[in-house]
Amino acid sequence: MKYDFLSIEKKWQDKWDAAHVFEAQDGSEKPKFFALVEFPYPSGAGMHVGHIKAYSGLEVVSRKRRMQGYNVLFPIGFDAFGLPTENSAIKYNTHPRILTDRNIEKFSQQLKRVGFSFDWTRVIDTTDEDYYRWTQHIFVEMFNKGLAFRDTALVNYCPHCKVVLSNEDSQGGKCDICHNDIVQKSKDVWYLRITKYADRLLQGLDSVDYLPQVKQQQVNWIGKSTGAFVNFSVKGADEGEMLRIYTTRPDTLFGVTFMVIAPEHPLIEKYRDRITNIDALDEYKTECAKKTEFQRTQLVKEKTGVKIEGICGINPVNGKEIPIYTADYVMMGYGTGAIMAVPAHDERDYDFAKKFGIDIIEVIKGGNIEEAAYTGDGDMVNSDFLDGFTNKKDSIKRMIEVLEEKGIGEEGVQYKMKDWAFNRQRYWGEPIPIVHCPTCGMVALPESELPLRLPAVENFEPGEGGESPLAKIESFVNCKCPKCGGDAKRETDTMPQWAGSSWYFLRYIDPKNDKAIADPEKLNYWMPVDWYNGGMEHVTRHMIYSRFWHKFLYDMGEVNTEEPYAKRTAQGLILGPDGEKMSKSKGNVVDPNEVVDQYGADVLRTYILFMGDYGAAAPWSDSSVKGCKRFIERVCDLKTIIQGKGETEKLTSAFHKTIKKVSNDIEDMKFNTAIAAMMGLLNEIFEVGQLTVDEFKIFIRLLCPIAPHICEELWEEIGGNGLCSLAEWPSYDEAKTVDSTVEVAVQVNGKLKGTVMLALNADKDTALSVAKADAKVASAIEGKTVVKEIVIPNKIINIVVK
RNA sequence: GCGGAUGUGGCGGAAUUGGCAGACGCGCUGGAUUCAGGUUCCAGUGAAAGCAAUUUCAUAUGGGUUCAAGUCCCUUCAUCCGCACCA
Repeated sequence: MKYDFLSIEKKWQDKWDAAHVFEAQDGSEKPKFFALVEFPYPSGAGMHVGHIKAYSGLEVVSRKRRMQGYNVLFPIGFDAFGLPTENSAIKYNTHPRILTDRNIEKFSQQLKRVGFSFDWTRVIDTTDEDYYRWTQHIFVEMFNKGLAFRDTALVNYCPHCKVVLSNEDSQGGKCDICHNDIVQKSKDVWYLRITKYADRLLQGLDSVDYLPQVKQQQVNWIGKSTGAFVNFSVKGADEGEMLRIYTTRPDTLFGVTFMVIAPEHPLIEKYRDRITNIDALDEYKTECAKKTEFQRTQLVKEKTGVKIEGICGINPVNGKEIPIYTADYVMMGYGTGAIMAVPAHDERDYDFAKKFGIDIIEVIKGGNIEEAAYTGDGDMVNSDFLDGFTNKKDSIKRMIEVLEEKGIGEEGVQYKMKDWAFNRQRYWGEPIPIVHCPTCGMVALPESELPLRLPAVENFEPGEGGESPLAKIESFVNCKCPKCGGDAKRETDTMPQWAGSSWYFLRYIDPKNDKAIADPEKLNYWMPVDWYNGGMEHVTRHMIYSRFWHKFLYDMGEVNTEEPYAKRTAQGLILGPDGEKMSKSKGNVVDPNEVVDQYGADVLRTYILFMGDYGAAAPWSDSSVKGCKRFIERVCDLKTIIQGKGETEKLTSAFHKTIKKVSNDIEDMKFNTAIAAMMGLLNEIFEVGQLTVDEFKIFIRLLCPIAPHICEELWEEIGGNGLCSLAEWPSYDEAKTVDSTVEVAVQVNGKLKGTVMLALNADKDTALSVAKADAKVASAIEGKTVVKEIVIPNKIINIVVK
């Protein structure tokens, strides 16, 4: 049967809308289910099939949960601040507000066409001043608690985008937005002290149900290492001058033959008068500064460096004098910017020592230090009081005890994660609500002055020096200090794109509240997010940032849970038909609108979920879409064979099995096998050639979360009560999912010889005698001695003969 | 380099967690319907051999454990994704 999907789909979308079926109820007695998907950035290009896949997973789970009686909150919104819109604004000379509204409208239309069961009464837009008023509120709280601060630092600067980027946004020395090389620049920037929460962000992972790879990436990102700080006194420097280093292997202290400090290390500046080769050091530093991050981390890590003449370190455990080098393999940004080098047991130190002809002293046995650094475990040697220690845990512990006793070092922890560079010199972002007062310093705006609105500007281009377009608006910049009332100037930088998305899920709970982020009672009811699904690309940045904000809000008493997301899963990419990542330049992008035009939303939804493992990447295939279209059409054809003759035994058991499988598979996000099971059932029904109205209704309800429009239409035609989307989810009888007789495979010496039909749970003797009666089995064992007989009930029989 | 994952027909992918490999879908082959294309329906479809029943081989690679391995252990290779001189 052909069906007019375009009018059917529109009809039901309108009916759902009119009946408010997908609106979440506050304060309901029902169990709640808060399903969250990553809200889109409304780009000018419109939606992508990837968006549809990202939302389809929890869409199906949400629809099923509603049918199971849950009060479901499945919201959507728009993360609309950001550079692409601002760049379009410059290009087309149109205000980003206008572009954003236009794009949001477009996205909303597309989402509605696919029939997603979002609660459209709770839509949020991060660029709405009623929304960013609360983003600013959180920033002010952080500022007042000392978690937002300003510092001059070497920052990652993108000359193309003219913005400072966080470490996270400049991985591999490339700008995350335009992919051009970034440069290091000294600038005054805002930071959020996320490092203060590093340990809690790590520990919190124990209490949540995230995909293992999601957890692993976050653990790696936080990058906790434990070790020790050790203070080396410096000969030739002032009395009491200490060169402080961080090491994970303090127990190798007796193997130290040199030290290395980063080229930017302050020790060099401090003692430039006493260092006899300062010119060479200056030259080296300049050379290093010229290298891009990419060059500095090139695959071939040829070590470079310069020995510092005039000062040297003293090994605190044995008093030996050791040379100090500067080299760019040591970075100022990690640890103390200085290391003790143990070439015998560290590959980098080994390479450096070989190149510069420095001694190599073995302190851990097990390798051959003539040939390579030995980084494995082994007995300690040449190490005084550590000699004879056989285990690294013990030797580290002992050394730390000694260091602490003597006051020359202590146990310490380091994180790879750095504080979050939190400002951009751009227009289309949340203004940072801070005033610079000549007398009071930096002052946060009081709550009553929030929101601090973005002023109208003529020109969105950032200034040449990289300052924000807001800096040119005098009426915005000049203001009174909220504290002393004197003349002051506003901060002109804006927040990065990640700000608005760091707390958005909270706003869905109470999107119109003008007194608080959300009403505490409602927060209490809805939080935490029960299930969050999104892309792997957001696992380290967005998720860590938002967990950090949430923990801060928890500490402030503004939210009731320490972790925002109870469960996190991720969908895989949809690749182009050529198997490559979809991109405009490759011309392999599939437009969801075109698919809906041609096949309808139900077919699009079914295909996207049927493509393969939801968590894995899979290429788009136009011909496979047709297979799903056939499936939907064949479901419509079921109507023609409905009969009142009563149930057939074969189908009854098939239905119970399918209900069980579909119910479980949806919860496990195994949508492909859920659909396959329904296809299988459909085939069986056509083989039997008849089914009852009740069976048909079960089928329609099982399919409803996946292809809701056609199911509503069929439900109506068959005289179902109310809306199919609100009908009760079918239940199954476990006893009816198992057959009374089972087909059991019979093997002889592990080779399949045939199958026999046995009663369920038939005993071993019966099973064997039936098996041996099989002609093929009998001939295979004839004249041989039976060595062993294995019977796994309902599964397999294996007869071992000789 | 480190960490994680993946590897199954022509293709996308299944496999109740050690028990009949290839469910379901696409594609393909043959047939029916059709003026024809499309659609729909029926049958077939991992490879090789055979008229056949059947036999042999087959889950990247090589080995191992087991009555039994896609699944567990070890080796090698390939692809993808993170991180990357993190001391």
